[in-house]
Amino acid sequence: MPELPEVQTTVNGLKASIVGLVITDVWSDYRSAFFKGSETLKDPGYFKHFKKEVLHKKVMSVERRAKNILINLSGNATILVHMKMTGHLLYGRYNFSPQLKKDPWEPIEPESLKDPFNRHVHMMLCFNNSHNLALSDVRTFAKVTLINSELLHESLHLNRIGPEPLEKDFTFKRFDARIDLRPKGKVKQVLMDQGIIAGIGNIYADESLWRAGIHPLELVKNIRLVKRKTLFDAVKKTLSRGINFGGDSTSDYRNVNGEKGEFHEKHRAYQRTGEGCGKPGCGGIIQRIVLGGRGTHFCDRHQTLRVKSAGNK
DNA sequence: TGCAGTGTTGCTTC
DNA sequence: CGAAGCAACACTGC
Repeated sequence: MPELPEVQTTVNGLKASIVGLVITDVWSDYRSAFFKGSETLKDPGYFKHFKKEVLHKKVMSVERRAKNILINLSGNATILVHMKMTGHLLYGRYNFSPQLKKDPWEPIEPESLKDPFNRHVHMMLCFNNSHNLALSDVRTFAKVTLINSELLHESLHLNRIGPEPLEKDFTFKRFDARIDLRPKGKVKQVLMDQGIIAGIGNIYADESLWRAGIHPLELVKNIRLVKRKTLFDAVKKTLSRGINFGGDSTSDYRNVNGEKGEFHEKHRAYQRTGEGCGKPGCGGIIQRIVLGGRGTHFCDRHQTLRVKSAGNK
C-alpha cells in the first residue's frame, strides 16, 4: 500500500472508523516477524509486550508521516505501521476466536474481504464495538512498532524523513533546497529518497516526471529553474490526484473498507510501456528502463535528457 | 518456466 | 563522504 496517496487514503479511512474506540484484544501469528525494524524488536517476546501495552487503550488520533501510519493511543503510546509492498489495513466485523490458531478469524463483512486478503491476515486489533482492524500482507514485509508518542518524531523510524510535500509550508524554495542536497543524483531516485522528500514512490515518481516533462535519468544539477518549478507543481498535482482518486490499485491496494482506488486508471506513463504518450500533440511512445532496480517509464518524445548520449543505456 | 512487483535496509565496492 | 549495485524479505500473477 505503498505510496503517500494510498497511505493517506487508509489514514482517512481509519480516522472515520477507529478514533474513539478502545482496543479489547490483539492477535497475531507474528511468524512474519512484523515486529521488527529496530533493535528492541528482535526479541521474539516483543509481541507480548506489544499486547500488554496496547490493551485497553483508546485510539485518540490517526496520522500519516511519509508512508507510515501512526495510530496514537491514550497513555502516550503510538502504533507505527509501515505497509511496505503489499500490506493492507482492513476494518470490519469478524468472528474472532484466537483459540483456533489456524483460522482465528472469519470475515463477515465486507464481502470484499474475501480472497486473497483473508488468507494473509497476520495481525488483528479488536475494538469495543465488536469491529476489528486486520493487517493483511501477502509478502509479510510490513512493519509494526510501538513507540512513545512524545518521542515519535525523534525515533529512528521517522527522524531522517524529509518534509511532507503536500504541507502548506512546503514551498518551491524548500523543494529546490531539498533536491539540491543530491545534485549528482538522478532526479527520479532523488524524488523517491524519503530523506529528501517524504512519501513519493515508484508510481508517483514516474507520473510526476511525465507531467513535468523531465527524463528520469536527468541529474538534479542539470535541471534549470523553470523546469524545477514545473516539477514542483507536478509532484503536488500528481500526489493530490492520487488522493482524490482514492489511491492506486495497480497491484492490490485496498482502502480500509476493502475497496480499490482508481488512480491506476489515470496513469500516463507507469506500466504503459509501448503505448502512445497521452500528452496532446506529443506522439511519443512510453519506454521502460530499469533505474535503481525499479521499473521506470517515460515518454521518449517529451521527456528527453538535456545532455544526450549521457545515460540511456 | 521466468520474471516483475507499491518499499526499505544493509552490505559491498568504487 | 557519496553513489551505485545487489541481496534479502516471501509470494502472486501474467
